[in-house]
Amino acid sequence: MPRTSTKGAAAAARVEPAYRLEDQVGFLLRRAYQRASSNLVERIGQYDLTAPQFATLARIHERGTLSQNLLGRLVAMEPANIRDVVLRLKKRRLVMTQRDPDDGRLILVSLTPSGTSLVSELLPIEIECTAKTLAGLNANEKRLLYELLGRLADS
Amino acid sequence: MPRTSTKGAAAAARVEPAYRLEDQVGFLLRRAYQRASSNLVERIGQYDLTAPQFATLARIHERGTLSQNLLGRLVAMEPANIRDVVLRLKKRRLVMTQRDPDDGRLILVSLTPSGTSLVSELLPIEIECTAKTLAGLNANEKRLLYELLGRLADS
DNA sequence: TTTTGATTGTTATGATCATAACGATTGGCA
DNA sequence: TGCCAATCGTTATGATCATAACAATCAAAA
Repeated sequence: MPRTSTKGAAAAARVEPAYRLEDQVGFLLRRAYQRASSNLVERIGQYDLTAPQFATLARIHERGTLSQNLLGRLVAMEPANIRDVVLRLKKRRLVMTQRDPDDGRLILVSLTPSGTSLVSELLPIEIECTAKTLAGLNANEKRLLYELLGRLADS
Repeated sequence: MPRTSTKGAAAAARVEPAYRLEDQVGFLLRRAYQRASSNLVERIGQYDLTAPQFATLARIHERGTLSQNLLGRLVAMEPANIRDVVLRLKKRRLVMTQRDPDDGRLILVSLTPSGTSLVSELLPIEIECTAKTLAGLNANEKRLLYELLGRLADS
């Protein structure tokens, strides 16, 4: 039986800090993300869109044409990763790219008409998915969770 | 300028629910997990161990010999995924496997001596990593975060 | 003007993930 | 005993991830 603190017990005993996988925040975050992600795929999976793909589309929809690199930063993906996502979306004609005439390094990414219409259709659905994922929490708990997660992510 | 509620304004205007990627809990969870994971790799990366690999080792350390399938469930991995992780750990002689003599379907997984010693060495380090990830939160906030994440993951 | 450093994107490698289809084994049940 | 559903593990496919090394482009400084 593990003890984390004792008084007057064997003084020389080295107290191992209790380790439980369930207490590691990374493990909890991975499982919670699994849940959120599967909720989303459950609803928009028929469109063959993954959560990162949808996040990418939503960001372009919000910002308009922008460089692939900036897009990656805005959806928290490394350059190598956002490149692959853009390629897949491009193959499906949801997104199109062009070189920036003013800066030969940049690849400008924008939504195609069908990409725009798909995003518009799915935005409300993702809002519902988020609601479903948070269904067990009241308004105050949701607000707290957002604040705490935000602090973790931005730290 | 988006408005979520108006009074006496154009009554027929359909009010688009405001969508912001930052408000989608899946996006927040992904970013928070990125942070937690990179904190861990920062500390135990020299051992060439990833977060899921370490979770797997820790679970075997806690439970002792167990079947690959059960191990997967206990670390939230699909059978196909835990298989790959076990193969990699096996290749590095941190883990060993044997067929269950009583049930020919099962593959029993256990730690090797060097696996055991590595886990023992790294357990306190992961506890430190979790503390670092949560550094910006006070005790009450930590407790709340755990409870809310747990409810999300188990829902 | 030339050089130097920073930024952008690509390539390569390897690990995580989910899903579906499949064979082998087991255990219960007719 | 013989069948049958459930369980376990594997294979295959495709998408996410991080990291490192690299070329091209740009910008600022010498």
